[in-house]
Amino acid sequence: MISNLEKIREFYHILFNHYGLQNWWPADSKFECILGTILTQNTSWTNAARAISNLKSEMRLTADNLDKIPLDQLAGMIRPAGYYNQKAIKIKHFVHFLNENFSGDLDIMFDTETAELREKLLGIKGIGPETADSILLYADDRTVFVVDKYTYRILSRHMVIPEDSDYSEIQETFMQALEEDSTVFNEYHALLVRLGKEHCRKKAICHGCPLEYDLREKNIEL
DNA sequence: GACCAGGCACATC
DNA sequence: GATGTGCATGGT
Repeated sequence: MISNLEKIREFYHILFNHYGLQNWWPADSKFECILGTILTQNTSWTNAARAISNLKSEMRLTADNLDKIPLDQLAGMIRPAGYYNQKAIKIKHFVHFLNENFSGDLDIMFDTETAELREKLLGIKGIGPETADSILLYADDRTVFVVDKYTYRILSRHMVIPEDSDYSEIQETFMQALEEDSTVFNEYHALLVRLGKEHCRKKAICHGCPLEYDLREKNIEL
């Protein structure tokens, strides 16, 4: 019987060996990455990517351009991402935040210490814990572990975390288990999403899940 | 046609 | 503080 923290380390190696590098986040710039974190909220990446593609075909992705574009026009362009009216407002909120606090300059924003910046991001309407942490990790390589629905579902189904764990509890568990390495945090979250899509959907039983298979092979008790 | 996707804010009890 | 609901397109 191995400890939960050891299981978390073991899972990473199994997933990495099984799926290989995921190379997140697919974006040409930090700004694009941040827009992606908002657009993919509760939405498949392919739909979020369509919205980004629409934006990029109409304008250069800058805080200034997104500040100036009318709200309804912005909403129209990001339509494929779903929740487009809400997401257009969220993007406006982020852009105003960036302009007001950091002169519209991401380099200045990312000059802020991690915990302080996280709090500031969480103060923006439309940016919750997962989006804030995704921005910190995927746009600026901060060692912040991103937790999402798949993380919860996979780890609770494998009985690594209690059913009633909340976001910060899960995050702390991962950060205790792992070395502070943003490359690992980046890959691990991406690997969990990959596994989740293929083997840990909401209702589907995890048939053929590489975690279970490999752990049984290794005689590690789940 | 039902179910789901790389969440979040807000109302109500 | 827990629980429920609206937001919305597009793939399976």
